[in-house]
Amino acid sequence: MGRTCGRAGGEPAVRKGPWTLEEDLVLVGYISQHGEGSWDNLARAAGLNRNGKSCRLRWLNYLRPGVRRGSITPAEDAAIRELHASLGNKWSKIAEHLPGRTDNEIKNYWRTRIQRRPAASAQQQQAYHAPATAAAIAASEGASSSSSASASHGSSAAGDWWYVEPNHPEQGADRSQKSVAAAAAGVDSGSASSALTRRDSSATAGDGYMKTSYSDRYYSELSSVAADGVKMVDAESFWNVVDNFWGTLPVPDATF
DNA sequence: AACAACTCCAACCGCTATTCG
DNA sequence: CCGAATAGCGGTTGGAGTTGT
Repeated sequence: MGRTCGRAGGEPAVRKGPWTLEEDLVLVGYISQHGEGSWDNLARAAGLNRNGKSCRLRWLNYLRPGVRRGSITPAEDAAIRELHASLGNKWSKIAEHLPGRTDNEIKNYWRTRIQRRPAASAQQQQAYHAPATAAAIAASEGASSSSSASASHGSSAAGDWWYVEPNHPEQGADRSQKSVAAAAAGVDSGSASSALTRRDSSATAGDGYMKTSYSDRYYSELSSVAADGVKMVDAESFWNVVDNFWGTLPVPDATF
């Protein structure tokens, strides 16, 4: 698949678009062994038919250990508002105050949730007094500790790369993401999408979620990666594959 | 059930800032 | 100091998924 790169003669066009699981693994594997370095060189050396920018973006926003996936919590929402009021559209600066969140994620959140629907979000904000600092956010979320996925990744502290946590109940049904539930119901990857439409009462929100836009694709690609033919995997199976992969790598030099 | 409209977000694009020779 | 290369940032978009009719 995307790794047809760097062949002599007839240099293929640089790949664009969504990253595949294989590309992710190649990138993670390479960085774990060699560190980040120059992105253009890294892309070439890793054998990824991607430009350096694309690799950097993918790593920083999604693959880098510690990246936090899942819904923005009310505490984070309040912090974003407060920080945006003082910093403006300095997304990277705002992101510095929100551990594990990326500028891209915050930017998207601001544009789609706050800017577009200020009233609703303002109401939500009222229920949570703005902590506005990383420490305050951590404190406010502390006990319930929804920030780390149940499927954590040991020493790499990779967080929940592809899984969106179900556990921000205070936010209500933010979005109907629900594939792990379907996995539990025995739905395979091929039919997952249609089986998970809104009116499928057997797969309603509220239990295990996964980001839907990626879940099916990853599941299907994962099925070709997993030795035992896992298809529609649950979180545990998914992490088994990832952990096995990490287990094949040497201890990284880079400071993750 | 089918379709249209809407929502969300991953990824790209273009520009600026920084680093390096 | 200058120019090229690289990294970083913010804006924008395409497409998948969700919701409403």
